[in-house]
Amino acid sequence: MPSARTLSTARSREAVIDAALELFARKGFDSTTAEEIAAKAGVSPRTFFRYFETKESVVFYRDYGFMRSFAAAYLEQPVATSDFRALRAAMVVQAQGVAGLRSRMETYRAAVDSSAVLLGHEHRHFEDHATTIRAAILGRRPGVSDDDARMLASVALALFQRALRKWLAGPSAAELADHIGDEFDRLTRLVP
Amino acid sequence: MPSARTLSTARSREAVIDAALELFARKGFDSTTAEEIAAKAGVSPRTFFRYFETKESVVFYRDYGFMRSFAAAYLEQPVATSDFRALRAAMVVQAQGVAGLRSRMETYRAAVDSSAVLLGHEHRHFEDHATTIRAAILGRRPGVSDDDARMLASVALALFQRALRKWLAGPSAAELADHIGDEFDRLTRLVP
DNA sequence: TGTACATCAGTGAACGCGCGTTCACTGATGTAC
DNA sequence: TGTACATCAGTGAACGCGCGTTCACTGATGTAC
Repeated sequence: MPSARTLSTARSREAVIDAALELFARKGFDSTTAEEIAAKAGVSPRTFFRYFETKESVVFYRDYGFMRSFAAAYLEQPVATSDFRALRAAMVVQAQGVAGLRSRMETYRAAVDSSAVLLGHEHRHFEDHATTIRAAILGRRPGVSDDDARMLASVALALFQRALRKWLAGPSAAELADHIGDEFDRLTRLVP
Repeated sequence: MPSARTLSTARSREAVIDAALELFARKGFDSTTAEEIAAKAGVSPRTFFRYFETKESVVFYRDYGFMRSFAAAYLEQPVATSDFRALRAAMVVQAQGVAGLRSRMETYRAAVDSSAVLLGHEHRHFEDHATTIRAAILGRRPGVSDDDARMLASVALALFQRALRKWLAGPSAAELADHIGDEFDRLTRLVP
């Protein structure tokens, strides 16, 4: 049972994150100061750095537990399915969880794209995600070589990322799941 | 015929680039100040910012004309070859040009990897490169859809990048061209 | 070849700016009894 | 339920630091004649 103190802190922190992402998306990360964010969120400038170590870290504070649920979905795929097809299926399943966050994703995407330093951080997070996916691949079929698992993980993440961008750029009626399936299928068609 | 003035400037600029990359690779981008770079290169701190607009830009000043020569090599591939195989072949050809720069590439790689902001800039440059490769793909076979060309370009670049990293991490006797071929072949094997 | 002037690379010093830290304090929430 | 004390979130003020800019100058290289 979280105390009133804890709840208030959490609400305040959320307000800071929302303010920061909105400003980053609209004005760009580099043109937004910590002071502006604090003002918009209704806290003192000093408080911003109590909540977050750096200006960057506020962007990546929310997690959504995406990777954890991805691993679970992946391990449910029938063993007879190839790694690539299993990745495709699990990614399509993940689309359900993301579909409701479109507006939030748009803001996040615009914020990150506005700054090289944020792109770099996201890139590093991808490395972590790739490592998680690699572990899931090896968990489902221990026979896969480490190199192969790493490549599959990177490719699957890249395809998901491409699909996400297309979804955000396109009409809101379109389904993320369709974009994901399309990306995987397109690669299959193009590779040989 | 470049004047003595121009030559001296160019030599001085090269000294700054070498000093900067070495320091970034060894101490990390964020822990290296413009003042240190200037001191190591034997120029005044003020001069650093005469040569380069920002501390970041010094890392990406050298170009090597990689993309231009890639497009040329790509367009020489027989039309009967699939896009993917043509990309593979052209990337392998490019390996020749890069192989002699191993030591320089190691320093560059370590420098960029040391900092989120540099990773982000590199990421943006990749977008530009992907656009160039996409144009080459469409130039060789106008029938390819734009989406397909973009995906192929991204995938080829990613595979090249993976191969480059493996080459730099492995024994110096190994050939970059072999790594590149291996990456493309591995993807072919893993996709279906 | 030599002189007079123009140009321009390089520099020093001082400054603005925003991130992130340090120190000292206040006032609200939580706990002990 | 009420009082006394402890804890801790939030804040203000001042500061250090490094990037990048502005202004004013020097001295070397280049050009005109």
